[in-house]
Parts: sequence; C-alpha cells; structure tokens
Amino acid sequence: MARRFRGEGVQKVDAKGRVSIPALFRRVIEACDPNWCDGLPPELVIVYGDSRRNFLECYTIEAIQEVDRKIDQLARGSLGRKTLERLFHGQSFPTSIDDTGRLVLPARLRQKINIEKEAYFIAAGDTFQIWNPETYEADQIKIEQWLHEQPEDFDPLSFLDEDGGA
Amino acid sequence: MARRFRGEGVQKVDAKGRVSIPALFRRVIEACDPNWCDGLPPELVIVYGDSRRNFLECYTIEAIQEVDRKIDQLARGSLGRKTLERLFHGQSFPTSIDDTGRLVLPARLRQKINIEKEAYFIAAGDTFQIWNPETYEADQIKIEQWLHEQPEDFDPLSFLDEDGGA
DNA sequence: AAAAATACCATGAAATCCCAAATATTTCTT
DNA sequence: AAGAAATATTTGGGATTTCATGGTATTTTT
Repeated sequence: MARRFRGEGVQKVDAKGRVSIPALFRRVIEACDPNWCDGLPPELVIVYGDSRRNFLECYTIEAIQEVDRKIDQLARGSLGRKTLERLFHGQSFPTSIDDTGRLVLPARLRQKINIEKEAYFIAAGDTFQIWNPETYEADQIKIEQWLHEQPEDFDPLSFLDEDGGA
Repeated sequence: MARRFRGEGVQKVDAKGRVSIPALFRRVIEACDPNWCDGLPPELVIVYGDSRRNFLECYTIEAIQEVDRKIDQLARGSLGRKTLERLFHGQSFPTSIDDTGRLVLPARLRQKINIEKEAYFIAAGDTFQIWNPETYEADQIKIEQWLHEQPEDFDPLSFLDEDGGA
C-alpha cells in the first residue's frame, strides 16, 4: 500500500511566500519521489484547479504518476480526458522542497486560496491540502454540524461498512 | 482474527508528555506491526478526532491499514470519504513506542483530552483508548446508570444476539 | 534598475536520544 | 511456601538533534 500522509497543522507563511512543510509530510514526499536521494530537493506537484477550488492539493511524484497513467488510458479527445488534462497538467505547478524543508508558494497561488500569514496543512490519503485556516475551519464546522444532525448513536465509522457506493 | 487488546489501567504522564504503555498492550502493538522486529520501535497511529471527541483512540498498523483500505473503496469526493479522510488521515498522529516502552503525547494532544499527570488506558477490541481518568469515570457512570435502568434480568450479553446492525 | 526568485546562515523551541535509578514481577532454590 | 535471585517494567533527568522560522546576500528575470 502506498505510503500515506497523516496529520494536520498551521504553519507560518513569510513575506516571500515560504512555508515550512510539516516534517512528517516531508518524510512521505521524500519516500514517494523515485528520484530522490539524500541531499537532493524532494519534488512534488501542486494542483490548484479551477476558480471554484479554494485549497491547494499536493501530490507526491508517485501519486501524480498514477494519475497520469489513468489519464493515458482515457480515449483521446474524450471529455473526461480533456477535463482531467486541464486540471492535472494545466492547472498544476511542479516544485520542490528546499534544504530547510520549505516550499515557496508563488504570489499567484497564495492569492488564489487567499492566504497571507498562515497556511493550514491537512493530510488526505496520498495527497495533502493547503488551506487558508479560516476557510478550512468553516468547512470543518460544516462537516461537524452534519455529523451532529445524524442520529444520536451515529458513528462515522459506519461509512466504512457501505458498499463501494455511488 | 486480529489480536485484541485487553485490560485497563492508570499510567503516569511526566512533564515531557511521556507515558508508559501497559506491557500487555505493547505485545499487541508489536504483533500487529508488519514491519516490526526486535530492536525496532513498534509503530501505531493515534486518532484524536474532531472537537467533540474527548479521548484518544490508538490503532495498530494492521488496524489502521484495514481502515485505509476501506476508505479507498469509497467514491472519491463523496461526503463519507471526505469525512473519514479528515478523521483518519487529518486528525491523527503517527508515532512509535520508544525502547523503554513509552509513548510521547505532544502537548496539543494532552490539551485536547485534558490530561496532565495521569492517563487512563482501556482496551477496545483492536484499538485502545486513552482518557483523562475523571472523564472516563464520568462516562463509565453513565453506562452503569443506563444498565441500572434496565429490567432486573437484563443481561448485556443479549446485545450479542442482535444482527450486525445499521 | 526593480522585482522576484534562489541560496546561505542563524537561533530558540521542541522533540528525540541516551543513560541510569527505582519498582514490580517472575523464576529459581531451599 | 518462603526467600533470594534474576528479569521485566516503569520512571526520571540531561545531552543532543531536529524543526520551524527569521534574516541577509546573491542571482535571475523583466
């Protein structure tokens, strides 16, 4: 099974757009970069998506290669392929982590997700996301409210028992 | 069937957040870590959950992998998957047990479940939980009160006869 | 030249490692 | 069965390393 990101946290963003990547995330990014070896800057791909998306999704090299393979299998010219190529090839940004563990988010990306001094990182399986902390919190509150509306004894784990589903 | 935790107990927490894991629990954690072998630190994942959850749930590597596999089967982008990714990937903390059998609980986690000098451990199937001792006791009293309200001849074992539920 | 991106150096706080003492538990001997 | 010896477990403190962050200098782009 592919290595997974785990954890969350707020990191500072300085005037130049530099952000420390949580150390645990860095270990995964290194392990999932086939070309990486000690001393080299580990690489990753940031998918920022269309105007509706309000967070950045960060893919390890292995994860993005898997996506690329799947796109390759779609029929050339199909709507699905065109859409996915736009998203993963067009609206994305390949970059790397510097020797102090930081990522530089260009002004364009910072503006897109509206971050200034702080960025919120959260793991999501084989990717991790970067949010404006307030935006994330609002999103999380929505999820928690939804959970609240479920029957008294509802356990999120019950999702696990669903069939492959919709 | 996966090995199960059994037992309970109070352990001291020192100023650095270190807690001894009950030895019996350690054996299970070791046995359920596919990568573990003598000398290596056994790994586990602490799921701390959203703001309402007031205890830590500790998963062995095998147990968390089973959860991960199930999450993989849910449709990408579905609410269930998003919720579970937040919970198990975001609101969790991968860690390991040091050579003297201790776990380090970072300040953030200690604050979340409100523990200072003591932590209460209790087995729960293929996971175990860590509570503030008073919080646990209050929860336990609630369960016992409920049992008290049941008919004289009520036997908790009768739960076992229910169908898988949901 | 101005602005942006990149490289290099520095530091306090936090997490980790290492060694050592005290306490329990088990095993062995008598 | 009691006591002694051996082993395993729990706890404590100091030294070391890593991490997150800030700053300055140098290079590249426009």
